[in-house]
Amino acid sequence: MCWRRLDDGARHAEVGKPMEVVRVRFAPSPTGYLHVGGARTALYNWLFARHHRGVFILRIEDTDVDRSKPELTTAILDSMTWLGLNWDEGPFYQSQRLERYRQMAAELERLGHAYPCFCSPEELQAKRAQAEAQKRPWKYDGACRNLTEAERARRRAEGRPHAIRFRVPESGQTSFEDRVFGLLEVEHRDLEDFVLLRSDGHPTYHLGVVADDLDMRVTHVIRGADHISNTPKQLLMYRALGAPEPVFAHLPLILGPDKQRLSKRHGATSVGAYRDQGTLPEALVNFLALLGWTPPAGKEILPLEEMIQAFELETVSKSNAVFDVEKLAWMNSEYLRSLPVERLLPLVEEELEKAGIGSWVSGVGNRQPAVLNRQSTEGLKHTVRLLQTRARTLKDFPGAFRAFFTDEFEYDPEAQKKFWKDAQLPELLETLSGRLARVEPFTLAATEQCLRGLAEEKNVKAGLLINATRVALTGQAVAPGLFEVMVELGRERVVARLHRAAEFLRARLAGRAGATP
RNA sequence: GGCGCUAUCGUCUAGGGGUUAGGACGUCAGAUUCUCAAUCUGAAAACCCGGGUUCGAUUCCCGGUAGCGCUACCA
Repeated sequence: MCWRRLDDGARHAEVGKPMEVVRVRFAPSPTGYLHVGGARTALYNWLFARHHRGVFILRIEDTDVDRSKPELTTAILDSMTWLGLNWDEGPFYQSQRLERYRQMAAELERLGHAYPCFCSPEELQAKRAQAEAQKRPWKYDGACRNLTEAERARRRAEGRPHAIRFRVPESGQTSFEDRVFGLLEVEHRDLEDFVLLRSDGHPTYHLGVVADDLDMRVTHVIRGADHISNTPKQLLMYRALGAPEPVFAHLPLILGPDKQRLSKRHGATSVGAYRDQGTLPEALVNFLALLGWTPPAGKEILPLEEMIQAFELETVSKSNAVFDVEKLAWMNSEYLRSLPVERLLPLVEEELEKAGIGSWVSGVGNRQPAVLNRQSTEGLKHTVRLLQTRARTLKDFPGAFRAFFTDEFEYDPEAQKKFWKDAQLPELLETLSGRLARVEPFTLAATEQCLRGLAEEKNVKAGLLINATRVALTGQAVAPGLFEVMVELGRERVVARLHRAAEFLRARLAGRAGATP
């Protein structure tokens, strides 16, 4: 088997330097949803692969039978796809390669680098607990390390279950050059004889990764810094097998605001949760990319192409980074604002549908939105364009902007408090409603003239009327320019809503008067 | 506890033996105005501590401290 493909001369593009196809992998375990930390690891792998025109492999590490769930694999794949992190090979499942791991364990045993261990988990746990109680450092004591062949045979004959452990040399050290962290080194005496194969025949992580990375001809292992201390163990395995070693690059961890490892306690941690909150995938990708890496030019909003072009492992930061939700929110609004309407529209439609606002009337062949007015797609596009600059997330459309899509909306209490204080309002709004009914044509200039005229006549500030009208039309204190809103909604709706607001206000006054003796 | 890694504004970071230590998010103030967002202007805000090397360290070295990681028949 050839580990690295160095086929023909065509690959020797650079003089004296054989060009090797870069092969990287992302290897999540289906014991949870895709965490943003995992997503960033996946992203960096993906960027590295694309930068080098290499291969990005997806592998599911489901060797922990108790904790792995197939649904989670699906969820992870969905999140990857949503983020746009397409893979070239896989997904491969470790659970389908068990035979291969047993083979490799046997091979290591044959070479004298591994041995069967008959200690039961209970025994080990007891020993560990005891050591801990006496505050002695614990490390596997090697009880089975030097059993004679006869002793092993006897235990096997007794039918005692056994695991396979790797035989770590008792002296010396293992070092490697990490592409992010530089030279890293550990003393063998600080390592224990770790388990390769569990007594149930399932591989542990160490066996699984090494076997797979070898078989899949992975050239660069890019993963979280929590694996730094595992690397020497794996290196020991490569060396024991006489196999070529991949390059290692470890990524700093992502922390919560309290500098603790990011977890559910901090709120949303999964990619899916951000999608559900109305985050755009390109915003999340951009944000994640900048968490631990800065492009040479220092640009913050970075198109994917530029990211691929500029990405280098060597410029990845070594220190952990706090996940700043505020900055992500800012970035999301940046992306939302600059997204072409053609792309934004379907996303908005989806949100409206989810919120039960746009029930879709399926026509012949194409779907027609049944929102406000039975707006045409063009109309909807116009509305979306109007609201786009003010949106923070996709959820704003069915949320704060609801009144643009349906007549069923409520008056925000805060908005009422702020702009519906003046006692003359019911009358003013009613009058305005009546006048707007006759304004011709119903344009930006004409509606503005009408409103300002009324304000002057009644000797009130235009702002008072404008703000009150905004609440009447949208239920919100925040919306686009009022006259744009009017034109957008159309005369009929504006007139009706003003009338409705006037009545609402009158009722509110009456209610109050009744409540106060 | 043992081993390892890391350390620049609140946060993400740039920088690097001599700098007014730069940018971004956030915060505050102002401009604009019909609200908000956007935009523009401005402000406050950082080199963990102690030694050493050096004419000079935030930068290099050592120690401390803190944080994080690993310390499983989890990954």
